[in-house]
This record gives sequence, C-alpha cells and structure tokens, in this order.
Amino acid sequence: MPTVSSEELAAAAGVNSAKLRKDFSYLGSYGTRGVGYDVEYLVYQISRELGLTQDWPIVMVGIGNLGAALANYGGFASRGFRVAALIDADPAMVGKPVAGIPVQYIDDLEKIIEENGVSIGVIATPAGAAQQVCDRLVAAGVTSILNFAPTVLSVPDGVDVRKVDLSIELQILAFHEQRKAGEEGGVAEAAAAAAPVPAVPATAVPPAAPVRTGGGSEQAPGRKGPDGDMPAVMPA
Amino acid sequence: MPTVSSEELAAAAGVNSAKLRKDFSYLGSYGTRGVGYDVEYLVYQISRELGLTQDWPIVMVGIGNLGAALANYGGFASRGFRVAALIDADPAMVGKPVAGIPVQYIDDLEKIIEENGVSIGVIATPAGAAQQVCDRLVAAGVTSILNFAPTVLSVPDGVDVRKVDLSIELQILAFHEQRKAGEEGGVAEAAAAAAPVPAVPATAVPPAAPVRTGGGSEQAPGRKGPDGDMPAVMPA
DNA sequence: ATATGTGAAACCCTTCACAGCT
DNA sequence: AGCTGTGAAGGGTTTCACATAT
Repeated sequence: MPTVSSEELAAAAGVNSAKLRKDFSYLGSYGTRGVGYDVEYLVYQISRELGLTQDWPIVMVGIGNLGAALANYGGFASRGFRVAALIDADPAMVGKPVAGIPVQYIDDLEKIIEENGVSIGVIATPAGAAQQVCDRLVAAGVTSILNFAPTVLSVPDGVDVRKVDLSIELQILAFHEQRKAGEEGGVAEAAAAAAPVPAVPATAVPPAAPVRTGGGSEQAPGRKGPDGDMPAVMPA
Repeated sequence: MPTVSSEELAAAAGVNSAKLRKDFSYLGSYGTRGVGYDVEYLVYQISRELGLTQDWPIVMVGIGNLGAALANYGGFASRGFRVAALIDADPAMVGKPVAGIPVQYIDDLEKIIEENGVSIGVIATPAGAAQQVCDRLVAAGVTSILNFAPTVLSVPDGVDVRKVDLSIELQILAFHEQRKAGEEGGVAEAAAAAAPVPAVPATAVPPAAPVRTGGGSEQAPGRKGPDGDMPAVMPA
C-alpha cells in the first residue's frame, strides 16, 4: 500500500478525516491532492516531528519490580529510546543484570548522565527517595523526568515532569463502573437516589492520568492547555 | 483548617478558581457563601462521587514484573480497590505470595470473578495472551478492563477498556525535549531549520497516554469527547 | 466584607464544506 | 474524478464578572 487517504487513516484511528487532515497540515503539506499521502514519506515526517528518529538515551533510577518491568518493556527501544543505565541505591542490586543491563550504583549517577548525554530520566523509586533522586538528576543536567513514584516532585523552571499514577486509571474505570451500575435499575432508580448521581458533563471525567507538571518552581499553578488533570483535591 | 476557599484550592491545583467552582457546582452546592467549603464535607462528597467510598474488588491477570509492581502499588488500597486475586498462567507461580496474596491458577479465573463479584480486571500479561484473557474476563462478567499489554483489545459493547502505554509518556517528554533543543540556538536557528520545527498548536501534544476504548465491538471509531489519544498512525 | 454559584462572553477545538490541485 | 488543505460554522469548555448569600 504505497499511499493512503485521510479517510482511510481516519477510519483506522477512529477520528474525523477533516481533523486528521488539519492535524497533518500543522506539520506541513505532505499529501497529494487527488491521491492521498505517501505512506513511507508520511511515516518519516511524523517520526521526525515526534522525535522518533533521534536517539534518546535515558536513565532509570530505582530497579524494583516496576523498574524491572519498565526496563523489559519492549515499546521503548522501538521508539528511539535507549536505556543508557539502570541505577539503584541497593548495593545488593548492583551488577545484577536486568533486561540484559547491569544495574549501577547510585553514587555514579552524575557521571553516568554526563558521559551518556542523558536528558531524560525515569524515576521508579519508593516515594521517599523520589525528590532526592529528582534533585540529583536535575543538577546533573536532566531536563525531562518521568515519575512513577507516588509523590509530587518539585523541579526548577525549564524542567518537565510527567507523573504516572497507575491507580488513577483504575479510579477512572471505577467511576464509569459506578455510573453503569447507577443506570441499571430504572424503577428502583428513584429509590436508590438517596445519594443521587447528578448529571455531570464529559469534563467531569478527565481524559487521562498523567499530570503534566513542568514550568514553575513549585507545583502546577498557571499551567494552561488541555492537560486533563485529575482534580488535585483528592482525598486519600 | 476546617474550611477552604475556591481560590486556595485553585492555586493548589493550578487551575482557575472559577473553573473549580463550576466543576464543584456539578456535584451540588457544597460551599457556603462568604466562607468557603467545609473541608471534611467536601472530601466526603467528592470521594462518594468518584466512587472512593465503595469497595472495588479487582483481579489482576499476569503476575510478571509489572503485575507484581502493580500488586505492590500502595495507591490502590487507599482508593477503595481491593485485590481480590492475582492470577497467572504459569503453574510455577501458583501459590507464591506476591504482595502478600497467593497467586492463583488461570483455570479458576471464572470462579474467582463470580465468587468475589469482580467487575474490574487488570491485564498485565504478555501481548500474545491479552486478548484471550480479556475474552475470558468479559465472558465471566467483568465490564471494565485496565490493559497494560501492548495490544489493542476488542471488547463487546458496554465494556470499558483503558490502555496504558508506558512508552507514550516517554515519547511526550522526548517531544518536548526536542522542542527545547530547537529553541536554544537563536542565531544557529535559521541554519538548523533545514528541517524546520513548525508552530504546532497545543493540541499537537496530546494531554496524555491512556487510550480510552470502550463502546464499539472493534476499535475506537466514533468515540467522542476529550480523550486525548495519541495519533493512532504511529510508526514502529 | 467575603466567597459562592452561575449567566454571558471569550476562547479554542472540531467538523463542515468546498476551492484548488493532480 | 478524487482527495487534500483550509476558511468558516458549529459546539463545547474556560474565564469573566456579578448577583446572591452568610
């Protein structure tokens, strides 16, 4: 299949074809009227725009279950990410190969980052260690951090943080599940309405989990754009 | 701190106070004019609305590194989720305690789901097993699935699927990282513009990773709402 | 005096529809 | 004839600003 139309791509992706064309148009005019998009060329252009053609060395700090799972995750390598180093604070872990890469000791963190030109770090440590690790990463020159630890990280201006909270995904499912349950009844509905489930616009269910932090020295304030945060006011 | 104002909460959450008030208003009128919101009452109301006050038994299938990491993840229990069972297809895993819960064999999946009234399942299997596990979960009565396997799942109408692709988060960071790099130069900018980085509206960077699937028997088509999908057209 | 709750305005994103190119 | 690229319309969400309540 040498070429593809916006209609076909849109159907495959589950979006409107006009939106797809408009989105593509922000990258440039890579289509041919009357024909469609040259698949190979389009793939290359999108890859380049997304940074997939670059080599991104990353370091991962905290090689517990989650860290090991991430290191073994296939999706990374195929998208231009190269695990430059696995780092842990447990001397017993050091030297152990995880996903074929020997774990290094945290004392060497700065050296590793510098030598490999790493600008992206992944934190999969326990909550208590995360901020400290984060500070060291930033001081060593890392400017993007993916945080799996259940803590909000403070970073200086110019550093991007993405927080992945795995339980929020479950929470969103539970929220929908609750609504499904509420809609069943029909007759019993009114009775069960002691704690009524009011009509909530789509917004009430935020698009997704990770809270983009970036920017400010403290947390979030002022961050604009379609970030889809879960309300920050979240009872434990 | 017995009460809190929308202004304070908004600052803490990094959003506009009017938006916060409007959002809260969809849940009801839980504030007091001239005073603010009673913290305890507000927390309770939000918890109830989000389903945090309910008990949500879940099953997790596929207890590899990721499954074990999830089972150990602290955030679940504190939000009303109870791991009813860990299930794996590897007989060698069966009986082994992970996060204090013994792993059960996959043959008992249906029985486990029924006995525990489970409606939410988590799939952390390899890609190859995911669809099959998904089908069994659905057949057994599960109506919400959190999918960590790198596959798109097909589910019947009425079943919600959330897919978490951990590498997409990294990709978003890399995308920003690329832009940061592009903005440095200043003078060298024009020269390096052989492959210019065009102005892309905020939309170009989707809010977040997980692709809400739900609904249709096949994938996505027609799904509306602020889902923040990554473009589905994604080169390997 | 102070802070909520909410119409109305502003803004942004999505979709329509068609001119323009192959 | 067919499909892209895009101005304009439409729809939805965010912010403003103030009437209303304590």
